[in-house]
Amino acid sequence: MKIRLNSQLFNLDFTLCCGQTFRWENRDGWWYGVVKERVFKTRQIDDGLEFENVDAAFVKNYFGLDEDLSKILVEIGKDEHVKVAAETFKGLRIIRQDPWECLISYICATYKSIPAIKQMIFKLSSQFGGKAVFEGQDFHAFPTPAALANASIEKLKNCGLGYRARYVLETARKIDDEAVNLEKLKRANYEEARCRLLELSGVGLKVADCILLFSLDKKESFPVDVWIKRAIMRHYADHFPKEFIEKISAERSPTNQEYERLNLFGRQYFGRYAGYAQEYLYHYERTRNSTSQS
DNA sequence: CAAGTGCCTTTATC
DNA sequence: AGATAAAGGCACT
Repeated sequence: MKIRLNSQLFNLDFTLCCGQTFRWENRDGWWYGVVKERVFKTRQIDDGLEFENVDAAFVKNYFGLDEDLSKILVEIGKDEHVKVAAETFKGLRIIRQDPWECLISYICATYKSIPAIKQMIFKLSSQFGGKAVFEGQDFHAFPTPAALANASIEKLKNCGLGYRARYVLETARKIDDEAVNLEKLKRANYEEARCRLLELSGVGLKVADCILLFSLDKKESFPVDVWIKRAIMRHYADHFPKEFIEKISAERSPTNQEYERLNLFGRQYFGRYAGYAQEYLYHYERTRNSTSQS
């Protein structure tokens, strides 16, 4: 199957390589992914987006193709710097990930590099996820809440989680017990959903903001990681007192109070699509000097 | 090539 | 309350 779209307004490679999602694999020019229980493949050639084993409605929803990107770019285009970043990665969109997979992925992602995160998630899936065969090849679904809730700390640690194993186990149990319903959080507002996520083990402000942005449809969310902190110090320092910038540049990661200040700046300055600005700035800052890292 | 540094931070403990 | 330390291990330099 194939849908036509404006390649200026969607770029599959940027979307899958920018670090928002960890489980897509490129083989022979096709991207293979597993979403919930389903394996599908997709590729983009100019204005055509091809896909197999999934329907067009799903693809449009998953890649956020229903959102008016040109309108978003106008809204977040507050200055030359973000405009250049958005222009550089034209067509990068924020995916609507499965909230459960997103939650566990970002708990695992704390204080890890992207290749390491991919490895953890891959190992978790092959150990605890259901097998799915597609085109004669083995894929694995992301483990269900029950599968991780019943896993042992040791086996989780074997997947490279380290001290995160306990957080994953505790959070998986809460989700499995339905103490928190992730789907319901899609309908809650940003503040409310954020509070609920923060009750989960291993979820701090940054992780919560990532889950809100990438899986709960809160495009106003503005996760602040080391790269965004650097981008703000480099390009938006004049929006803060000098002492504040000096203070955060000395530290390795911001305190909750400092985080909230940076986060609030992002949301107020860029507006309701601050999350899009965040992704462009993040990816631009990360690729600024380096040639490697997928 | 080896060793050091950094990583899409959170939690526990002072 | 607010700062500080501890917590894998992989990948890049």
